[in-house]
This record gives sequence, structure tokens and C-alpha cells, in this order.
Amino acid sequence: MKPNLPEGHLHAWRKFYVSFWRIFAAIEADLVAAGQPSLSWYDALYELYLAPERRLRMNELARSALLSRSGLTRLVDRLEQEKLIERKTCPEDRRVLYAQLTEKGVEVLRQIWPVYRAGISSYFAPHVSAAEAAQLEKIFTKVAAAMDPAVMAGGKAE
Amino acid sequence: MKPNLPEGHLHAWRKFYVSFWRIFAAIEADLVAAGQPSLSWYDALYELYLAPERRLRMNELARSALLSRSGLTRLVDRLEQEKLIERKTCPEDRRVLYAQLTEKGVEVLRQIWPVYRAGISSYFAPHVSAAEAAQLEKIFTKVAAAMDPAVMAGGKAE
DNA sequence: CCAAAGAAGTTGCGTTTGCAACTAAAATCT
DNA sequence: AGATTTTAGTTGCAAACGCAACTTCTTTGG
Repeated sequence: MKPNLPEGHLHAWRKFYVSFWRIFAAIEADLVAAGQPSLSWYDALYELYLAPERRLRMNELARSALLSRSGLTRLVDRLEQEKLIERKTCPEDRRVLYAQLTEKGVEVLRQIWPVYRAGISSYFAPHVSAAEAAQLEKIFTKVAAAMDPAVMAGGKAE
Repeated sequence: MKPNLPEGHLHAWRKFYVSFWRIFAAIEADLVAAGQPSLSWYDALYELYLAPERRLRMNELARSALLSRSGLTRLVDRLEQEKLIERKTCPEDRRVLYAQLTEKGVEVLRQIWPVYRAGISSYFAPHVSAAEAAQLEKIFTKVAAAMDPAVMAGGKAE
């Protein structure tokens, strides 16, 4: 780790932290108010939507959807109960299960998105110019890449 | 709400979102590894530390610590059990309870902080230049202010 | 001044999550 | 091949949180 944390970075972190939680809570509240499932559902469904053949291994999905593996197991349980995804076995490796997005899953994704987008548009976008958005994307792309669990092997805070 | 969400803002949001969760999870893991309480404890204790006389009403603390009131009640239960804070009645308004930081609470704060700081230093700061930090602080100060619950009365995503 | 409305905090309950321990299947190593 | 290690996923358990309903106290309004 870098032993000295400059003042400026600390202040940036604190505002970042508070902003995230407040936006997150507001969007979740909007989703509840709209009778839609929460962001964790969206995250999982969306990652599957992006994936080749709209399916991912449980492990991969856990990583993409920012959950522990046990957390993902339960989330997939709930999604499967609602027929939004299906568990599919893998012939080549019988340990593996694919989470496969269903058509109904795609529909739900399409229902959630307008509410989610409205939240981003209301709570995040108005405070950020186009240039700033580009700046944020650049910075956080670096952060997200460095924090990818696949890259984090053993690292900790050194 | 602004009906159209520009591509750039959306991409910025997604990276922002992923970065936050990954950093947050990493710091929480470091805290567990160091035998320290979680960030929600830090947030509450720190807000009390900053407050005049090191105390806040439950309501105020809930807002500062980014929790619902019921969530805060339980958190304060746990903090009080560890003698890190005390509930103090308010003579002027007998509905009100103050959460009062204790000396032991301050000590715990001092124990958490190095681990927390190391996390910020490792996971956040290295990817952000001083100029970028200033930029981030400016942007997120606006966001956080706009999303302050006190300012949000009735607002929703309009 | 008394009733109704509002505000502060707590509690019951359900949801979601992570850690540690577990099962099952593949890979590795004699 | 047979034993060990590693990997994928699940499960028991407990922690943490939010919503809605509730109690208690204050404020407001007739």
C-alpha cells in the first residue's frame, strides 16, 4: 500500500462513498415503489444478457454480479423460482452449472431498466458534465480493473 | 428526471458502481482479517466523533451513517453493548435519545482507521491523481449534497 | 384544555448476504 | 490405476438491514 494517503484523496473518497450509498438507496427505493426487483437481480440478469449464449457459470456470474458464491447460489435460487433463469448442467464438466437467462428473464430486465435508468438520470447524471463523465469512466475503469477478483490473487493491502 | 441518459454517463455510472462494490468488499475483508468491526461501525462512530459534544440524535445519526432508523436502532444496540456509545436522554424533549460517543468508542475508531486508510490507499488512491481527486471531490460533493435526505423531501425521480 | 396529528425511537418479521463446512466431480501425482 | 488435492457449487448458520406497525411524547387546533 501507499503509506501516505493525501488529504485530497481522502476527501474524494468520503464524498464518493456517501454519494454511492445515497444514490444506491434512492434507486432501490424507486424500484420498490415501481414494484420491480432490486438491483442485485438486475445485475445478475444483465450480466447473463451480455454473456455469450446468455449464460454463465455460477462462479463467473458471482464475480460479475459482485456477490459471494453462496450469495449467488441463493440469488439464483430466487431467480430460478421466478423462471427468469434456468440451471443447466455442463456436459464437459459435471461440476459446473450454467445460469441460463430465459425469455422471461429478458422481459424482466426490460421492465427494470427504465426505472433504473431514470434513477441514474435523476441522481447521478445531472451533476456530471459530459467531460466529467468521460473522466469518471477513465478513472473507475482503472479501479475496477485493478480490483477484478481474477487480478486480485493474494494481493491484499500491500 | 432528464429523460435521455447519454451513453457516456451510463458507462461512467457502471464503472463507478462496480468500482465501489469491489473496493467496499475489499476493505470489509481487510477489516475482518484485522479483527476489526465493519465500516458501518466506523461510519457511525466517526460521525459522532465529528459532532458537537460527540453526540447526535438517533435520527441525525441515521442520516449521517446512511442507515434507516430501524437499522440504526440495531446498530446502536450493538455499539452500546460494546460500550462504544451510550444512549442519553434529552431533558428538553423526552422523545429524543442522544447517541453519545464514549472514550472506548474513540479508541476503537483509532484502531479501525489505519486498516480503513490502508484500504483507501491501496484500492482507491493509486488510480487517482491529485488533480483527479480534486475533480472527484467536486463532482461527488454536488451529488452528495443533492441526495441529502433533508433536501430530498418528496422529490423522487422527476 | 382536550383531542387529533405529528415526530422520535423501537420491535416483529421477512429478506439478503457472507463465512465456514460440506458434497461431488475433475485434475494431479505418484 | 489409486490416493491426494483442487475446483464448483450448495447448505447451515448467524449477522445486518428495511418496512410496517407500534409506543411514547410533543405540538397543533378547535
